[in-house]
Amino acid sequence: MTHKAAFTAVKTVKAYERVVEQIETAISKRELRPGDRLPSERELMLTFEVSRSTIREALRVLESTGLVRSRPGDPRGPEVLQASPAILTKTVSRLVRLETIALSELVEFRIMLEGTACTLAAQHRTEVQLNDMRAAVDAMQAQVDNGPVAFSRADVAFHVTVWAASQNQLLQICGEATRGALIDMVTDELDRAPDSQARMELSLAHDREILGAISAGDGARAGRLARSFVIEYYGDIISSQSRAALGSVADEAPA
Amino acid sequence: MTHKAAFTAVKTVKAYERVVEQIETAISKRELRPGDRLPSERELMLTFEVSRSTIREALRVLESTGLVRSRPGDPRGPEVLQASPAILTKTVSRLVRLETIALSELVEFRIMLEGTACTLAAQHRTEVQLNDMRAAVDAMQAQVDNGPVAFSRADVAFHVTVWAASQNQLLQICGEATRGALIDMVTDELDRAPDSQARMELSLAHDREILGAISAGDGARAGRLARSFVIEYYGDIISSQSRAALGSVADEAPA
DNA sequence: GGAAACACATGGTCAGACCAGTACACTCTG
DNA sequence: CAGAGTGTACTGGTCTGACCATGTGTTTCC
Repeated sequence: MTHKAAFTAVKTVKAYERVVEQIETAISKRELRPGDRLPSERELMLTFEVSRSTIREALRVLESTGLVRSRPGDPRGPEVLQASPAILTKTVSRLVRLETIALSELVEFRIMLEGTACTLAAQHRTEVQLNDMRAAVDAMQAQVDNGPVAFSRADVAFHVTVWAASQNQLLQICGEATRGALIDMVTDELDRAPDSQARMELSLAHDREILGAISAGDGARAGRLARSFVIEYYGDIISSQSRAALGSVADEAPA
Repeated sequence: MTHKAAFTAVKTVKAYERVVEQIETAISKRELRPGDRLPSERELMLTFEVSRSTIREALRVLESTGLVRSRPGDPRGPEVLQASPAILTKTVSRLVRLETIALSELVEFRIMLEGTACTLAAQHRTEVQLNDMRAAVDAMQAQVDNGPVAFSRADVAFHVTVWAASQNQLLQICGEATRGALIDMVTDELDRAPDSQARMELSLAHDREILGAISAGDGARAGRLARSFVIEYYGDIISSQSRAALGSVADEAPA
């Protein structure tokens, strides 16, 4: 060898992976947008010059990541989907179930999200959003007598409006994902609730308080309330240190 | 109809999905543990009574979720993998990239993450993690003269150790994802920095301060510092309301 | 003009085939 | 007997070609 050759490691990339990659980057480059249609499998196998099995395997992984959806019989081809936090929820749930992620981490994360969402909502909320929140709280009130499931559905609706008011999509996405995962993990807890009536009243009172702070534009107080309420629900899951640290952030007297 | 029949909606479930589901639940029930081997594709097609294409599509989605890995030629069959949060990182990053998220939202999100990470790190950090952080700060010091890129690499390393010390993988994952996205969006900002020397010194001082708070176990102060420093960097990107709300959470005197 | 029937391309599934690669047992050699 | 080399059987990756039920868009019929 007379000169240095800049050889680089070769890893055989499976055919279907390259197909996935190309379609994926096309989507992330916005060349394919939600609602667009991919060519049919038979066309794809011509443009990628691979067999239909390969195309199908690629479509299956794209489908499992929530990027596209295939429906039999549709002559328009596979549909490019809008990105959704649903897949995130599933992944997080699975990781928690497999104990790769501790439930306490999820709760800590949620405390953070909920607090920040309320803080930002207090600053960014519009008048109509404020009305939405009020309506949501009223709806909760109305569901108190219809059992815990109906109530918690209304409760969720309220929090969704809060997230929306935070004007931060990342917060919304992560909030959605962690909510789903938490429900997956502690859903049995919810059913047992013997004192469900009392719990519902308490939730309602909490949400009213938060709404008050948001309405008043007091972000710090809204965040503090939200954090402490989440801790009240899930506090026994996380360490006392975390509880203290996350709950009392706002209780620090600055000099 | 003489009696009420409890009919339920029928949705045709594709064959490969049922295969995925069965293997997935076997894994989450610990009937299959990391390191275990699945039967070969040809065996699976006998036990599930489907064709090999169907088995392969199922394996592809399991593979894309990081649950198993197939290697050609291995007579022991596909391997069940240890669940890893790495897949979550990919999902979150894609979501951040795909969604049209305003820079300001990203910055708000980052402020929240950085603050919480430091708060939790102050409570959860072990002695060796503390040493890691000290070493990382020293490394930053050493890189000051090597230009902004080397320095910022060291800076990142420090923050990674902080995330690790927070003992919260969700925080780490989101931190990683937002860092990548932020770099993509404001990379040019970093280069221009005319007063890079001064900025570096400032970063260093800030990180030292944070380290001090973490070392002292003062989570509230660590979080407050982290938030205000992120605001110092990116503050002009977000609204003054957000700045005030997120920065001063800890400055609220409680009664 | 509207409803019903149709044709066609689509995705879902199957069967069977070939190839390159790996693990493992089996040599052969010292 | 130990170790290096060989063989082989089975693996996963890919391809071809086929069949079916289904959804869409068109055509036909009233």
